[in-house]
Amino acid sequence: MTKYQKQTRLLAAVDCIIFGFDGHELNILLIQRGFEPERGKWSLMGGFIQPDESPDDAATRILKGLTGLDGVYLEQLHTFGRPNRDPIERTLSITYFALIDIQRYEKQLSDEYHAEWFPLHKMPNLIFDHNEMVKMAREKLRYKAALHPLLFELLPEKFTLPLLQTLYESVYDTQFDKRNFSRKVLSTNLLIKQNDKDKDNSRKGAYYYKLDTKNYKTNFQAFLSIIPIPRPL
Amino acid sequence: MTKYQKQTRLLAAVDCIIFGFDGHELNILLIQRGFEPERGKWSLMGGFIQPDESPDDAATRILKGLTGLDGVYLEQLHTFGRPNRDPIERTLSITYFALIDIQRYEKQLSDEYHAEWFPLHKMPNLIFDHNEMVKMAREKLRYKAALHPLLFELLPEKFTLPLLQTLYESVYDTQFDKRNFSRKVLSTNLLIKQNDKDKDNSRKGAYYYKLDTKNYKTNFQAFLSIIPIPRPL
DNA sequence: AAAAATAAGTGTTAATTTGACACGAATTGC
DNA sequence: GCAATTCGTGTCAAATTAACACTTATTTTT
Repeated sequence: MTKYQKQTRLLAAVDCIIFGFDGHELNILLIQRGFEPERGKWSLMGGFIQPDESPDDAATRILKGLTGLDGVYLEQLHTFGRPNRDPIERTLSITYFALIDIQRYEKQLSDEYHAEWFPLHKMPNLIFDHNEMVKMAREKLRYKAALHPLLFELLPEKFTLPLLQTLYESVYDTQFDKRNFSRKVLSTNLLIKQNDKDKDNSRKGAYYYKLDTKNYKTNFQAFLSIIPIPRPL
Repeated sequence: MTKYQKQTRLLAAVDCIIFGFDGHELNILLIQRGFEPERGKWSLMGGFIQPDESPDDAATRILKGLTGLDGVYLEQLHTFGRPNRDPIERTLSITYFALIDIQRYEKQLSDEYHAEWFPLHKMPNLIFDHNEMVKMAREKLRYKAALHPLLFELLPEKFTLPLLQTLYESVYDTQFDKRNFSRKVLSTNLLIKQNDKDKDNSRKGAYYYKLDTKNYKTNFQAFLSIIPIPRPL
């Protein structure tokens, strides 16, 4: 029943750009390759797509295998397919980027894979075209986070405004005025103030907030700019 | 030298969602399949990736084959890879969306492929998961065009403001106030007013404008929203 | 030749949003 | 109880946005 006889078949892999926030800056989770080619060099976590899997399934499986986490924010980024991007054999790479709460991931799984978190500006060189993938992922993260309340995926359930601001400042490598920042963030009605404070990071303590998950899902697509609200397709 | 012995290899295709603007509404270019499966049904234009081609190369080739056009706006959209999306054999589809000036495409090439332009709201049902692809492409077009001066790719070199407004109204299925629209569009400094008018579409005639291609490339990435201008990565 | 019809082009105002800016409050360590 | 630290908040001026209506140029009709 194979009718497309003459066409070439290719290997297809998934590679994940995994971001985490350590409370100070944005980090990326990399693994040290345990096999040739490029053994010992740093690379993104990836794997081949299995016969019964969609690309999304494969990305979910790979992410779970490395971090132990389910229900992580995961989004297809781009497919890389230069004929010689893998010197062994032509391989398509469908890349995904993931945002995880760094406190939830399971370190022992990462150890199995020789994985390590790197602050983005101290990241080592990666194999193949993985540097390009990371660059694209960072650009997309900046792009989307400017328009959608995405960065909450990097934070624990309860977080403070100063922490949120530090996260934004890290992603955009910029400083914000905290008065304007909190006004803007709170005006979205996405945050619910808690009664308790985080006293670990300052003498005075900063109030915790939680995401209003209902509003979160509704407002995620909130659109900005030129266009009056369009009717759905 | 094939080291990834145990992995499955897959067919990999490119499918193109091709948009054009006929002066009234947004159109999509579809082809009628000349082979089984699904012979006679409507589908996106696509083709298999060849051994020496990147996915971008394949998309460019396929687009040129159907329309005769080079230098078209073409952007990778998403990769679809459900195991059974093609009933004959598992095939990955890397989709691209293209914006073309409908007046420049070469009709005879389209005729070879039994291609036809359809206004989006009169589009027939498509094979496989192509409906889903079109839906995603429309969403992305709306998304990007709200933030970037993208829709000019659909217009001829010289165009009038009323035509531009009709295009936006068609993409967003909404009406705009023409005073606010022209103020906003002109404030970008992307348009250069010409001295001649289009007299075909009204008694009074509307001035032609051209894109300021220098500013166009510079301002394309112009960012909106929450974030003060970040430093480049 | 005057009048009617059509679509283009333009300006004002009020409301909202933004960015710049500084100080008092709470707590801890000395 | 004093000093040091960081949290939390308010004002004002400037810029941006949305709402709104009339005049101009031209062609067609009478």
